[in-house]
Amino acid sequence: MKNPKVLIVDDEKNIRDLLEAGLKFAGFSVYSVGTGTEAVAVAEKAKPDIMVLDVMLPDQSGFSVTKKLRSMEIDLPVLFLSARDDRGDKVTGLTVGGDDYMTKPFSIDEVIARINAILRRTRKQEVEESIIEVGEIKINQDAHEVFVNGTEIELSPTEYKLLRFLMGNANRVMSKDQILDHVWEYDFNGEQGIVESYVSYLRKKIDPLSKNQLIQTKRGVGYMFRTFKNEE
Amino acid sequence: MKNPKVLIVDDEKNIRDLLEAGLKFAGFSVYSVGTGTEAVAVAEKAKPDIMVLDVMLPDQSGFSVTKKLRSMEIDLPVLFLSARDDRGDKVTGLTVGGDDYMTKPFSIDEVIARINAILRRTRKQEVEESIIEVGEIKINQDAHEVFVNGTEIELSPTEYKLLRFLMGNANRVMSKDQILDHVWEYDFNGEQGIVESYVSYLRKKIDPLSKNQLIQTKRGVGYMFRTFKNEE
DNA sequence: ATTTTCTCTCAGGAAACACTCAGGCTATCT
DNA sequence: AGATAGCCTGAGTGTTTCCTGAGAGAAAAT
Repeated sequence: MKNPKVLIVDDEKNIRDLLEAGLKFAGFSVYSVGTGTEAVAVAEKAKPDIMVLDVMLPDQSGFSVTKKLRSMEIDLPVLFLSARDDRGDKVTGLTVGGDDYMTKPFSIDEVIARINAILRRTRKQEVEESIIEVGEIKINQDAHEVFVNGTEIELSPTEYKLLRFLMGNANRVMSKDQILDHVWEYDFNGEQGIVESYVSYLRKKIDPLSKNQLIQTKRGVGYMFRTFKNEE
Repeated sequence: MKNPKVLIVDDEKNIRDLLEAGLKFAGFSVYSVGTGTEAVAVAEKAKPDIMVLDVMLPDQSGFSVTKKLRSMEIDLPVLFLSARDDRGDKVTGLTVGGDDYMTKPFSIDEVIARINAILRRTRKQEVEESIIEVGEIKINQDAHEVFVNGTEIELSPTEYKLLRFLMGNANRVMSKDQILDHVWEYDFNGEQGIVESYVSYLRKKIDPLSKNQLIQTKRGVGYMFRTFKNEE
């Protein structure tokens, strides 16, 4: 599958735009609608590979959207989105297939990671490997495990997401703003200093096990995960 | 048998959709209808390997459906579904041969397990092994027995289902939402805390007999049944 | 009918985590 | 060299997450 097609369904335009930009940049073909009715129509016509679906829509619930699609023999996996509060009641039973579920606010890269995980499970096509290996570091995304030269290290969720982002953009400098936008939840309005803190945490766990300074500072620009020659 | 064909017969669309999604993901080819008349028609045409049949249908009882099929020389095993109240009398009389029955509400994974058990009994083809062995733990699904390094442990039904689910997804982190959706009944309306409780129960029974911490917590993500190298 | 098991909720405590801040350090420029 | 801006990191705070024991109510077993 070269460019998986994603259908985004959310009534908040901000979120739609956010997802659309992020997913397009990640190489997906994106369709974006604001109501359940439109979602059904587009799903039928465009045959997306996956749908990102807000469970609370103005015209109908996300659950009824999936029901309609299934009755039309349109079978596509779903990543459900919901506000943090309204879990529980309506939401149960949603992730029975290959589906997944996450709460707002989220971080873009986490959405991308989940989409890839779902596509990996439901299609046999090579979408993206569960294992990311860049230089001395190997990440198993299914198990959420990180190895530096074969030794496992324990990372907190935020440390994990930051490392995954930097590795996914290896040998390319990422500004702190870019990092904030991708790794932190979209409603985060703290300072850039937190990136410095987390880079520091990461280095403290990684550096003792690595031969090189893997996360490099580009003063005034940002950070870069670097690979070195004569490796592997 | 590569993809066993399942015919779902239930008038409640929610339940049909739920089953359809779960069974498709589990690798079955699914046909789904809402009435007994349709059931007979599809069973004749599609030749399913097994039928999941609600005993209370709008047009005719599940009993008359099976009778008709039998008179047509169509012989397929049945997993009956019934509401909690009308158990006993009617239903037990129905289960002949390799049939089985279970009450609503059920958990998806339990339905899948029962279907596999029936297919195992009625066909000689390899459907899915009765014995699941992952690392230090072995489950005999037919006998409902669980062994940790050869020593049997006694688990309650819920503990058993939880362990089976985690082992079936070994080395993959499962979120509490996913666990709730698969292990608990579909109408369960409680909180995630119950997963924590049951993981605690399981550990208390497993850990004393195992060398490793088999059920691992991935804080902020979920739980994972882990296998270790240099095993088996 | 009584006992036992099981399911689920709740709440306290412990640990991990997210984030902020400030003082000190380092690279860069003049 | 000195000044400046940018970066690093330890300390501290408030929050979240997880674990587990206790107990109520329901179901099952005796």
